Amino acid sequence: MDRVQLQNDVFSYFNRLGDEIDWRALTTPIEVHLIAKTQYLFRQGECVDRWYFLHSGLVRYVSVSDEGKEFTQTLVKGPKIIGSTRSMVTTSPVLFGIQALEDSVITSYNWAEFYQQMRHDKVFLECYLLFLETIFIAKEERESTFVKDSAERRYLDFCVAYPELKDQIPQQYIASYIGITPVALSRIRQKLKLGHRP
Amino acid sequence: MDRVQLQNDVFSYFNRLGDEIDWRALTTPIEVHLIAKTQYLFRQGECVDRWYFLHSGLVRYVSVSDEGKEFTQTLVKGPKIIGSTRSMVTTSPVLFGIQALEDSVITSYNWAEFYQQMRHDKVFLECYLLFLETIFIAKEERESTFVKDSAERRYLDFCVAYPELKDQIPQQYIASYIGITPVALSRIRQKLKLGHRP
DNA sequence: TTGTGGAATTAACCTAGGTTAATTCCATCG
DNA sequence: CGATGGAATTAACCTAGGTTAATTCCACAA
Repeated sequence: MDRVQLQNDVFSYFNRLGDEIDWRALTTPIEVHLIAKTQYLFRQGECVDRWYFLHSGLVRYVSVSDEGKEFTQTLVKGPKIIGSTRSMVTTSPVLFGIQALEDSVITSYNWAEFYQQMRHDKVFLECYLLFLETIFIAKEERESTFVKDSAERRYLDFCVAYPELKDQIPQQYIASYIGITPVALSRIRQKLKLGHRP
Repeated sequence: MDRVQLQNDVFSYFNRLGDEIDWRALTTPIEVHLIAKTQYLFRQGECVDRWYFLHSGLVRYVSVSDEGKEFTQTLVKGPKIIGSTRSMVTTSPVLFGIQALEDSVITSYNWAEFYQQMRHDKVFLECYLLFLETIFIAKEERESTFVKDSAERRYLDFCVAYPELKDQIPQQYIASYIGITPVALSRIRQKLKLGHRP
């Protein structure tokens, strides 16, 4: 795995968001993580001070309630920025773990150093701002579906939004992503199947 | 209402987030909105290209589903930044309206001009970034309560998080904020009351 | 003082989704 | 090939919260 190549992947992903960023200030070493399917990048409760980039593969953000129930907050397919803004910024334990659903190539920087070195670059700040806006907007839209829509509606929306994941990941993760149990999802699928017969 | 004073309120709120921002580039005129209790600053579906600041008062973000059901996304007490990042950034219709629950003093700038004039200021960008991180983190935490916690738990949490609002705003808005009907909230309160009798 | 209208409560009933557990399906391994 | 174990399905039952509607409570206006 070529470290320099990976670093360039990160740069070009960022640059795609806007003008060219001047990366010369960045000297913090990049670290490479190869995470096999079902393995965790980090787990809920850890203090994560690194900034991650998923080059290839697929991960889910999973949080577990006190009663031991799993909830999939997000599904992310590379190449994308991943990790917990919250934990980095507030230096508090992450509210979710990140688990690979496919073998994944991930790199990371120490967030404090990364940010310290790049915060002087206006273009970088603008890009990062754009990124934050994007993930915020996604959360905002997702929030409303939980309150307004039925589980069936959420499942149908999921199938439209992630047609390729629909058959690629275990159904239980889809259920957990739309906030219901696998049993309930199975019931919904059954109902939909019947509905399609004329 | 002194326009210059209000503008200074906005500046000092922002400056409090970090280093001193150089506001000299900002020439876009500020606009003042006096919104009476129950009135709307803007309604769901409008295209909002302005950046708002709530100086004093209390507002709720309310979105209405296709079936006409109201849901209160957020409650904000001034002084705070309010409005829809999503609508400004994507120039799409807002997903919620903003309604005053108390008489409120609000000012605004044209977002495109505001951002155009301030994006060259690194300190401003950093502060805005901090703001985005903050609201994102809040959304992230709120998301998990909807999936993991019962309505009763959410109500109790609300009472702890907003002790002053608990008796200040109509109960139906609290219900709508925690994602249930007023009837269900009343039932929960009843149950809690009984529980407190020894 | 008495209306009047919106907010909250209460009760009766209904439904989506949770829970538990048995059953069936596969994919993988020996 | 058959055995094994996790994933999905199905069925039976339960519960939190929704729905509707009647009732009570108040704040405020006349």
